[in-house]
Amino acid sequence: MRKPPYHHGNLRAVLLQTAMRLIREVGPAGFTLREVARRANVSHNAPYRHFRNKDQLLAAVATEGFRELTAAMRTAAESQPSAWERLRRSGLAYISFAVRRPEHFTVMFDTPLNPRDDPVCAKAGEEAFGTLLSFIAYCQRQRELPPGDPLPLALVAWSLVHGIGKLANANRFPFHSKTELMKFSEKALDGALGGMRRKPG
Amino acid sequence: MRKPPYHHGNLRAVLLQTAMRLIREVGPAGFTLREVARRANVSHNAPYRHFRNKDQLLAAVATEGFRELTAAMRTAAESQPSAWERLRRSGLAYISFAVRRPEHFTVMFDTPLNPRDDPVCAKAGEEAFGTLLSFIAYCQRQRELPPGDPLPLALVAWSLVHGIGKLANANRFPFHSKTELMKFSEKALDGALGGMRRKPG
DNA sequence: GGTCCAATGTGGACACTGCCAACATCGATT
DNA sequence: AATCGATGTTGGCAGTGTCCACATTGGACC
Repeated sequence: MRKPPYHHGNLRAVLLQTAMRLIREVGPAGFTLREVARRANVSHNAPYRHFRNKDQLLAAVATEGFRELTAAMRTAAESQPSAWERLRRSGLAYISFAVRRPEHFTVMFDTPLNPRDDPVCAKAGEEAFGTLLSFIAYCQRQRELPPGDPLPLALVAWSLVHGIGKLANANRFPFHSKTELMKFSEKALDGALGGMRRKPG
Repeated sequence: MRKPPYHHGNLRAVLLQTAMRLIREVGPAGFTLREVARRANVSHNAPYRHFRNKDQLLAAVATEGFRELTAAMRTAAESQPSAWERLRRSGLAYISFAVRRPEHFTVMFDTPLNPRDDPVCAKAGEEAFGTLLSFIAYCQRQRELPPGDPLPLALVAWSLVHGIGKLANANRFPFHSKTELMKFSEKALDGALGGMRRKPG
């Protein structure tokens, strides 16, 4: 029975893990730096050796979230036949992520991002949007969306799925199951984005 | 020079006003019950005679916000000739409100609503959505949108404007002025909702 | 192999918060 | 005029984020 070493070894990673679990359990409101430290069996000040402050730890959590979101969108889209189907699936994956990890999603988007504070997080966020943008551009190359600058189209698509995710999490929708929500989301994407297919941009 | 009376008179209203101003200044994160009391020249415990706790005060702030939002949408729509134009204007008013009062908007939507906790707030929120719904239904009566249940259409429109508002507030858009944002929003509404015009629902 | 040092841990302190309890004041009802 | 409930006040408690001084250590350097 040896006593635990004074130095942890990979505390930073453990803190991040613990923080993500805690956010999931208690939400951003109940989230506490000291509780993270407690669960990591470490003094209340240890986290400060790895994160400048509470916000920086949350930014790291958000960064991880953006990476997972990007991965989820890519996975959902891959092996889909048509460009259009890839776009649809990635949009649905976005919504699915939002409602499956509501607290994480909140941390990622409900802090006005100052890229100066955490460029890594900003980069991860831009990459998530970038994958959506790439699917839009792919649709254009396949003539499934009108040609031109893909950016505005991507912003519209993003706004739509983001709005659905946020409103669903805020309990603003009349749906009683995730299945219902996803069915609605499909129709929403088809209706809104589909309406812009093959028309002059 | 008379000393201030022991009993304030209309402290509840003053607290609400003060809270709204404070939210505007410091945002939901820095918002503090004690600071509200301080600014109202009242002891740190006085607010508890009028609001059960901090969340209830915030709920009251949110309620007021929903009323303002509803009014803004109605005002923007009125005296517009076509049903379609009314829908457009009310949607733009929603976005405009979101970016003009970002903190207030956050308080309104970024707390998972439990209608049990504050039915008045829930009602005010539903009414805001109800006005959007009514404009959709009006479009349908004027044959500017396909007939059928207006609810899904309204939810799509809501998601879109909500998403735009949220992403704009989170600094996620590449626009450099509110004008640019509103121009984009117009195109977004026309493209997404316009695409669903006059097609089988 | 011994010495230093920067990285990483600890405990203590401070100001601040939300909320609770006990007490003070006062206007309306009797 | 007495009273009583509504509405104020002061004081206290536990918990928080962050700063400071101090402890421990593994590895670089001679």
